[in-house]
Amino acid sequence: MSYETQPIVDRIKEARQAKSMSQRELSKLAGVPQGQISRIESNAVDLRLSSLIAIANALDLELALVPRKAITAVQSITRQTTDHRPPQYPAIGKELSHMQMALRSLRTQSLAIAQADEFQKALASLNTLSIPTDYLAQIRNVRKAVEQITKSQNQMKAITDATKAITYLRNNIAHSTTTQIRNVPPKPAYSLEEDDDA
Amino acid sequence: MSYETQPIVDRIKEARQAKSMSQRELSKLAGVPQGQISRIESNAVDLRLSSLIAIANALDLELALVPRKAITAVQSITRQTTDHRPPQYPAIGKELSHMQMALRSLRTQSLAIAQADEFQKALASLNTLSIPTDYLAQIRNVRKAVEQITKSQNQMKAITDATKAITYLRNNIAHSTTTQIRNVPPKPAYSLEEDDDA
DNA sequence: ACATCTGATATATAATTGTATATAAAAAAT
DNA sequence: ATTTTTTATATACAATTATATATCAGATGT
Repeated sequence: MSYETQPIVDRIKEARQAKSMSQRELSKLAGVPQGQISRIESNAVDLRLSSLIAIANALDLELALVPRKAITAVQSITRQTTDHRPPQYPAIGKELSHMQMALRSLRTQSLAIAQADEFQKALASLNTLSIPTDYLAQIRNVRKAVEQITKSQNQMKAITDATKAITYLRNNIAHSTTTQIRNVPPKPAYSLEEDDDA
Repeated sequence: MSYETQPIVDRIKEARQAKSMSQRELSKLAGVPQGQISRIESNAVDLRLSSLIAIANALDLELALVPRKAITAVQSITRQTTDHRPPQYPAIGKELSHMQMALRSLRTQSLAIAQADEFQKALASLNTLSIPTDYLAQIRNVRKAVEQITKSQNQMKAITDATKAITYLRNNIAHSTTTQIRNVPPKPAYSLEEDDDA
């Protein structure tokens, strides 16, 4: 739509994808219909301020008016507090995404908030590494375990167990990659899909 | 209108008033009708993103999406780069406002950009002081001179002269107020009008 | 008293939004 | 493998709402 709105709209879309949320999931959190989010992200509409604020807040973002003089400083801070994930093999990336989704749906049900926070930290730590495909099977197992937590009798224990598994994995990977140089995920030179972030 | 939009809308209004712009003046700069600005500032509409961006930019503000973790830091920077004017006697405040208005309208006509910048700096420096009413007459004279610049033959000289006058005034005032303690402008305990900033 | 500038408002038009549904892609199951 | 089910995004249409144009009433200053 309007040329000036593009950067804001793009940042919304990137933020949602960085959290590996679906439009529908964001829709529920923000109270904005999924169809509307679709139109917004494709920049087909000039959305209203209330919608923008609702969506931004659902993504843990705040809308701010920054003096022109201060924008470089603000951008710098924003970059620092935004986590940049390293590239991952697609299969690995999916497993990580699914774990984050499972964690979020857990948060809406379970009361084990502190444990969920711990798990989130462990997962974030794992997310800083480029993970070799060797670990795919192990990660998949952890993911399945995480997705079962909901149905578990003792959710608290199930979460802490998962956290331990993740932490263990992370340490293994970190160690192996520092010892021997691993090849980095493929990173195709071009992609037929729209690319996530430059 | 919507309760969440209020803070943003308020900041827009404050920014406009801080620059002592009229809604019409902002309207021309932003390309948004004055009537619309009126409705926006009274929070009677849920404005569209393109309007918000246009208005913000006209006020030298940038719309930014800030991670929740970073908002305190951003607010801190924003406060630092936003100039807090000291209270002024109403008559003095009006003179200062009129000079800023004159300067802006000058910018749209004259090519003396560097000189205008100099003048703006001098004016900003004067604006940091709480000015005693003793100087009203002098300030008024300068203001009238500034308002005549448009019609002047040699605009460059007229501007630099005005800058000198302002700087001179500023130094006088700064000296007199440090030497002998002056009483600060009235600051009524309550006001029947809406108040500018807390 | 008059001219000018301020912010507010009525109306027509154009656009977003909500509801519901469609299409496409991915996962699961047989 | 192929069919079925689920999930993810896109779109059609009606209702609601913002926006532009024009005009208004009030304040301010000359």
